[in-house]
Amino acid sequence: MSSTSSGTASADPSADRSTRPLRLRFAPSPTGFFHVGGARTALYNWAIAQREGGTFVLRIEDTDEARNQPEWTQGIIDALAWIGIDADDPHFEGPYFQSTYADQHIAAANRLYEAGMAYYCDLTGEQIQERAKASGKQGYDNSSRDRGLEPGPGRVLRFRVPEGSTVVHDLVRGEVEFDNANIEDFVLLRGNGSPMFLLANVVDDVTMQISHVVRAEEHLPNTPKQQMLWEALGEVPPVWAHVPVLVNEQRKKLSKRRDKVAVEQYREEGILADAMVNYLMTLGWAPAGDTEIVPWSEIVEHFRLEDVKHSPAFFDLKKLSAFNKEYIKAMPLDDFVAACAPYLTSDDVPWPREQFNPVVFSEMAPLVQERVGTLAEVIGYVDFLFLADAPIDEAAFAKTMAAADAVAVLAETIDAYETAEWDAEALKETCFAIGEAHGVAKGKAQAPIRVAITGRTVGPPLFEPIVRLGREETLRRLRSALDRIGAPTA
RNA sequence: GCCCCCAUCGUCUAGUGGCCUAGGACACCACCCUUUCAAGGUGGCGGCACGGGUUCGAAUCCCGUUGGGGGUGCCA
Repeated sequence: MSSTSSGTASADPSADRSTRPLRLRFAPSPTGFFHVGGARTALYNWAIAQREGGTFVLRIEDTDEARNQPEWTQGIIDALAWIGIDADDPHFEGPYFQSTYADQHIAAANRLYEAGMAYYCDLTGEQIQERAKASGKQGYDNSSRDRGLEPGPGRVLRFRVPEGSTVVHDLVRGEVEFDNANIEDFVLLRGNGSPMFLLANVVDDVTMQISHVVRAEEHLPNTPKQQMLWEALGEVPPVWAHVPVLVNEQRKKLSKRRDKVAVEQYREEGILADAMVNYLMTLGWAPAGDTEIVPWSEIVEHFRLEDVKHSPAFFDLKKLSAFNKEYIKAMPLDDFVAACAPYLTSDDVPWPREQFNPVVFSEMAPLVQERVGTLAEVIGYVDFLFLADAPIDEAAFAKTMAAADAVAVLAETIDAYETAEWDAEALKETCFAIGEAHGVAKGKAQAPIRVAITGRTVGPPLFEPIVRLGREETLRRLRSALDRIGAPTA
């Protein structure tokens, strides 16, 4: 029962566990939106469950009543579904809610108390601090251990940490040894009788017959405590695997307050689920070969916890965007058009909703698809087609029109377009010919036209959209630009 | 403070003692292509934290130093 390093129970847990069904779990607490770090942990669990024919158990750890918000639970389920962890998949089990198992947690705590492995303590936080200050040592000093306190209001139940040391066998980190002397007698039951995370988590894992606990590295210091609990409960501990945390540019753990960590937010911006999944999997692990962009099926086939890196990984928006761009370009055109639809018909689109023309967008889609990094960026590439006027970027406009011969090219193009054949190739050649007459290169020649029509200096190829806009509207915008040049800037 | 983890280009990584004058990707720079922007092509910049060992041989093994991170709650 003791957790000494020579104990048989902790010598090789995987040996025993391997004979049991593979059951993994993902146990988020519903205290906010879904965190990208959580998404990666879930994906790691999911990949293993899928390949090995195991079960992925979703357990919502909602025991912190003060912070628990029911609506976050659905958010977790939706976010999981988005990254491919589908509640209807045969490998999926749950969700279970930890709060519904409180009786079991308390019963387990009572068993520990009756067996003498836990005891009651009436020290308040202030008292603990005072004692710590006096002794010069931090934390609770186990001083209630042998006071033989009975259960009572305000009294917490503490686990009696045994002598010796605890060796955690971790799939990614190897053996990690903790001296039990450094582990204080931690709280199992609060003063109000409710169970704490450490206990609830273990009791649920035991009940749900979890064989592998794959979670973030921040839980590693909890692991010896939990392993002692497993053993105290007469159970063989699971296989542990602590994966490195995700960090920001300051190398700090990604936090909800400082960093952009909400999976939902990336989804709203038009990051594709496949891109997010693929990118997340490359943080701490890499597919074999020189390619990082690989389908989920390949990841499932090759992912191994033993290959996961030991050091934290920076969550790099630029690289995520690069992955997303690749995934967008690889989409069949129809899928791309369909994926863009929600963005183009949302409430926060810049044009009047009735002005949106899906046919026009479909025509422009191939030109846009190879340029955008996210789906939300599509709006900025086609807005000029659905707006009453070109969305003029004043700085870009002024700079472009100030260029030598820009105004002349614009004026002459207007004349030419009044009678030109209305076809992209003809329009293009007309514009370039005028430019050439002024000794202006193609890039310079199209610039004033582009800024007059689209309002910007960058965008999709110019002449195809002009054809679509029609002669009348094109001429109107071109003339309006000419007028604007004379007008004083606001 | 104490406990634990970690350490290859700016970033994500490949590398498990000789194939490494360290490979790929993102980012960045240059050139080519090009109606802008992208895309594509070519090339470039850039790294084994440091110091000791072990070994015929070390990015790879050991020890130490330094540096980072995590934990240290009647949160999860």
